Amino acid sequence: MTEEQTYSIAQLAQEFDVTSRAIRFYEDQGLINPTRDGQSRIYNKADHARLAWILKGKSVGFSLGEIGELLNLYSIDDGRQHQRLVTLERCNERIADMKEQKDNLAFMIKELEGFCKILVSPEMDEKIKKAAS
Amino acid sequence: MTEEQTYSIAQLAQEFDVTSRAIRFYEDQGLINPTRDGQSRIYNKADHARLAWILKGKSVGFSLGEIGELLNLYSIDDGRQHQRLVTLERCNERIADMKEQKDNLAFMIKELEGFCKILVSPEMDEKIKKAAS
DNA sequence: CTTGACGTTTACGTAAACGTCAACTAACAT
DNA sequence: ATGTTAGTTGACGTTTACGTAAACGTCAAG
Repeated sequence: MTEEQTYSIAQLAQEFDVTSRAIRFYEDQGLINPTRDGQSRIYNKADHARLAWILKGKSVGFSLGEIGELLNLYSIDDGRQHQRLVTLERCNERIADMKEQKDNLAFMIKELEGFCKILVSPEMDEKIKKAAS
Repeated sequence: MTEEQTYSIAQLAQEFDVTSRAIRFYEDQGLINPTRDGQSRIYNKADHARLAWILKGKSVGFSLGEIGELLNLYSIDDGRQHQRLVTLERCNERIADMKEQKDNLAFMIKELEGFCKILVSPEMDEKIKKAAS
């Protein structure tokens, strides 16, 4: 009944549009740890979600090392208060970075959208160049 | 009167928190082209703005090559219609990418903020684990 | 039974984006 | 004149994130 869905490396590769090589590389880096059927890797739903997470992390500029750290952060259960505070601080730094990056993205999107407008109506462009009427 | 402000490489490096080496590298790649006073590079306001643009581009994931292309796109004045459409298409692709990236950023920010909350109030965490009361 | 599709490991290669010398010049300060 | 402080140009080194090729196992289809 509880036959959880599993995936081959090629399935994941196709779904997420990365190479098998990349997925194995993430494993080398300790980011993911599928079970094995003999020699072949078998990924379950959790692995699937984990890979999705990794790729999102990458897309927003985290290095694989940082992603590894973040994934580890989720599993601090030692309860040490100091460690907790250090982690909190680093998280907040990351969040600040990402918010700044979001602003930069917004800026860039505006830039390109503005440029597109010029591309679409070049006549306007020339007029604007002479007088902003 | 029209004494435009200029900058040395070190000034720019400090202001933007990059190394002089990096700035020279951008020049090698054709992204920026300061004038010279003898051997030394002199950057004007336009160069300053250009560098800012480059760094924002980088921060949102463009490669230096892509940034070069984008900067070039701004100076297509040949008026060829086909070229214009190609450019438009590529711009729109980029914009779509960036919007997706913005979503990913929002997701990640939420993730980390959620995690921070757990870090701040660990008691809550345990309670939640048992029953979401 | 061999061909093909898919998987594996090991090992070396590579592109991007700089870092890091080394060796030099030119301008100043002492 | 001499040391310190910027700046310069190569040239080579480094890290990250995979690509790529070699050499092989496994299983289903023809």
